[in-house]
Amino acid sequence: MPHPHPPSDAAPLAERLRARGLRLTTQRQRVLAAVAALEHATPEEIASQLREEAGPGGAAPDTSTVYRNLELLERLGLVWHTHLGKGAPVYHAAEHPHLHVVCAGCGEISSVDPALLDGAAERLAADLGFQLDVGHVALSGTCRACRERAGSES
Amino acid sequence: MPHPHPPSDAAPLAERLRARGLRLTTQRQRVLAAVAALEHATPEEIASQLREEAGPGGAAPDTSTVYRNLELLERLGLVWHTHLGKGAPVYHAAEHPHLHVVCAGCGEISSVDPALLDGAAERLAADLGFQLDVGHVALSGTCRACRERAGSES
DNA sequence: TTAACTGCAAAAGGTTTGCATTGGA
DNA sequence: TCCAATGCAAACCTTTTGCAGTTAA
Repeated sequence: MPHPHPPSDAAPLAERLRARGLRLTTQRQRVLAAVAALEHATPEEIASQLREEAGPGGAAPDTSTVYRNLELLERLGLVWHTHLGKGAPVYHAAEHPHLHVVCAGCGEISSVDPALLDGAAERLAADLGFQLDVGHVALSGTCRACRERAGSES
Repeated sequence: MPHPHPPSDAAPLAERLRARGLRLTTQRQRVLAAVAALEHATPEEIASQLREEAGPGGAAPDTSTVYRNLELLERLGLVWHTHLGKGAPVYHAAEHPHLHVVCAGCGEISSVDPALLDGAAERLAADLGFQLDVGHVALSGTCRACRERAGSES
């Protein structure tokens, strides 16, 4: 993951910020880039990744800035977050939406095709008028490895 | 919600505790009863419900006891928790499993038939060997009211 | 220039832990 | 009796907030 913050990501960010009268800062670009690079990262992981990129002596965005910007980027529609387990939420870039599947046993995260929930989404829309937001959904359960492990114990 | 802690709930609890050499305490019975009565309650809500039940002068379980027992009850398979939004997790009784649908706009929680995800569960099992745990799933999106509200603004 | 943004530090919220005491089996 | 469980208080971790200094536009 060598590329710190590809300029290609800056374009839609700059546009959306300008449209709202907000400012393009290096911190915002870096946070967005880190989210895209890390996939499934918690705010803390994002902050520490930025610290690492900055290196000793370099200035990384403050933790509070990371939080504020994650919230902003989400409002701008550039990132999404999901709650996978008990702990912190994880953020991922909004492009190429995918569905998260988490194993409650080992914590492993898989990404699956959002189309998996098309049927359920239709039914919710028809029955409740509820619009399912697939990007925010996390499915939890037990992966094959953990099931086998549990089976051989007890 | 008049019944503080129906004795009917105590039976499976006592059994499962005894099977593991653990003890049946009044605190455990109360926590379990509160989870069942409140539905979708956070640990904090459960603790404060218990304080209310105890009344002034009465002794309610300490917050740490509530946490410890929620964890235990979950290990015993009597309650489940789900993360609905950013805040605290919510607990519900493990009997009559249901699926949570949360509106990201207003926070309203609906319960829907777990069968909604049968198709998705089958596919996950077939493709990944992943066993979907429907009780832990929370679907987020936007309810009809919030969609209409958003549409009439901006 | 000027208001949005950041960094810092302190506060808040939720959860966990250590330890002496209590109480179920 | 004996050890699991509780209560209490302090610690912890993550997230939020107030404010003065900084910086994009």
